Amino acid sequence: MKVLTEERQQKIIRQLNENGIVKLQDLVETLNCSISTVRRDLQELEDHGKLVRVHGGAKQITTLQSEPGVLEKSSKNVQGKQKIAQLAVQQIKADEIIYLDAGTSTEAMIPFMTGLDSILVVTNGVQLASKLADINIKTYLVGGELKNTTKAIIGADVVETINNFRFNRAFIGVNGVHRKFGFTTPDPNEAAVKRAVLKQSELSYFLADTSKLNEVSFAKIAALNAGVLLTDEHNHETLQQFEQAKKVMEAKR
Amino acid sequence: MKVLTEERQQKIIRQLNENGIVKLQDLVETLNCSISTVRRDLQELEDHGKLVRVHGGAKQITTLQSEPGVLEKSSKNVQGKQKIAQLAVQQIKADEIIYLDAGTSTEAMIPFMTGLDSILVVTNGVQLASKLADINIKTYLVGGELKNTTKAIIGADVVETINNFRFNRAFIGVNGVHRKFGFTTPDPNEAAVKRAVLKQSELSYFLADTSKLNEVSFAKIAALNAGVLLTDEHNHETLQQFEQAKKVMEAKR
DNA sequence: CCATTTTCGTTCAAAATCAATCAAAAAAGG
DNA sequence: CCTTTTTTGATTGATTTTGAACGAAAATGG
Repeated sequence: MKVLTEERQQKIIRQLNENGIVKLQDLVETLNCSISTVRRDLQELEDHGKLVRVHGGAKQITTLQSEPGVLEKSSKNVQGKQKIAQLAVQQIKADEIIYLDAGTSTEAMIPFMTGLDSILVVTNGVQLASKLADINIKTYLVGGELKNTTKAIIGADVVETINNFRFNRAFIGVNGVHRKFGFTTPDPNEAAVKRAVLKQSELSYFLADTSKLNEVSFAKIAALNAGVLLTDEHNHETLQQFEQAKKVMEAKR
Repeated sequence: MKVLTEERQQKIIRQLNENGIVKLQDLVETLNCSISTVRRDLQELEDHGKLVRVHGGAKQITTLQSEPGVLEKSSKNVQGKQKIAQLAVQQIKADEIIYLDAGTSTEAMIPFMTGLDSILVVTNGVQLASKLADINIKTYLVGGELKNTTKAIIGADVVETINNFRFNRAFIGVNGVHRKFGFTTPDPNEAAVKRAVLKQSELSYFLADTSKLNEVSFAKIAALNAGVLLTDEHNHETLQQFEQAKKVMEAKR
């Protein structure tokens, strides 16, 4: 036997990752073996969930980790979240130290961050830290007690840790944005963490999709002028209202 | 000719690290020995968890998380890991403060920990923290830089944090257990963390399946008498050797 | 719609590889 | 030097892998 089963199958997977799809006949030539053997390899790889067989070849399995597919459909403003995330990542420059708040809005930023070199990201989100490490970004996870519902680390320890840091930019998710009540979130402890971050960051961004606009949650994080609001560009009137409110506040100051 | 055996096996490992896969026939030519000898070497290396044998040769052991389903089949000492994990969890009493080292051995403990009420678990493993939170165990994740290969948090910050804590029991995974060299692990930074934990814990357990026995990795954590060795109960002679070694050490002291 | 072509799944025999065993060679230890 | 243990290479039958053949199923093209 000239080539090992394992070796052939690795080649198939490699070819699949490049093109997304492979033809059976091409594989026969590339791998230098009979069509039966290729068939068997594809079968086996499919059984192991490594690919999906189609007529005449096979295609990549598009699972994108876990099942956000189901989640994406149920939550309606995913597109908005994606746009906001992309917008947010565009703000980041090389060599900067970034804080990423735990939450789905900030988590959406990570796929756009691949290749952003020589930045350091500090976060209190366990999921986020894991994903960041996956795309080879230098990641610092703050320590403390783990909140099991949101997989975020919160508490006094976190505030203390953050007070020892200094960030170039901070990206913070919020549940409510209101002209009068400012930025709000349900959990007071989380609000405290977010406030600590604000204090230590040169520039802060608040991520909120349109569903959060004009909403008020329980715990106040900060007033509107504490940072830049990132949102999808609908509701121009509302945004202008916010801008006006900010100007008024700054005039008062 | 014991030296030659080792030499051959080192060559096999080296060739494996270059190509990711080796063919039996190629090895016969490279190593200038019979096919039977190569077979025996591969068998031995597989028993020690250095590679995975496939038809016609052998492939590198791929740690990349993939599905544990595939891994479970190829790696045979999963049962051992499970037994060790169960044994370890049985040690834990109510109201205790536990440290769980990052790693697969300790991660295996988590499923057995459901229902263990009013304990606090401190860990430097991101995956572990996430799973612990899932089963509603109070979890504290130490902060610091994330190592992207093992998803463990390591470095000076971790040592400093741990020095402020006190544990009732600590469970530590090791890569090598040796009569003379004690407990060892590949990464010196991880070794430093493990040492710090040892210092702060009333009682420490080292988790090692049989494949780790009589092995020596790079960085030393501690001598054999630093804690209790948990392993599956095969290799009685080896275990007795370890016990004897410990007694000798304590006599000397 | 049907006819043609391509691809698929199954079966089978040949070839390659494997695990187990055994005796010779080499090494170790007195 | 001789005995014991370890390592090695060869042999055997069992297992796995491979390529080819053939009817069934699916795509293609009028």
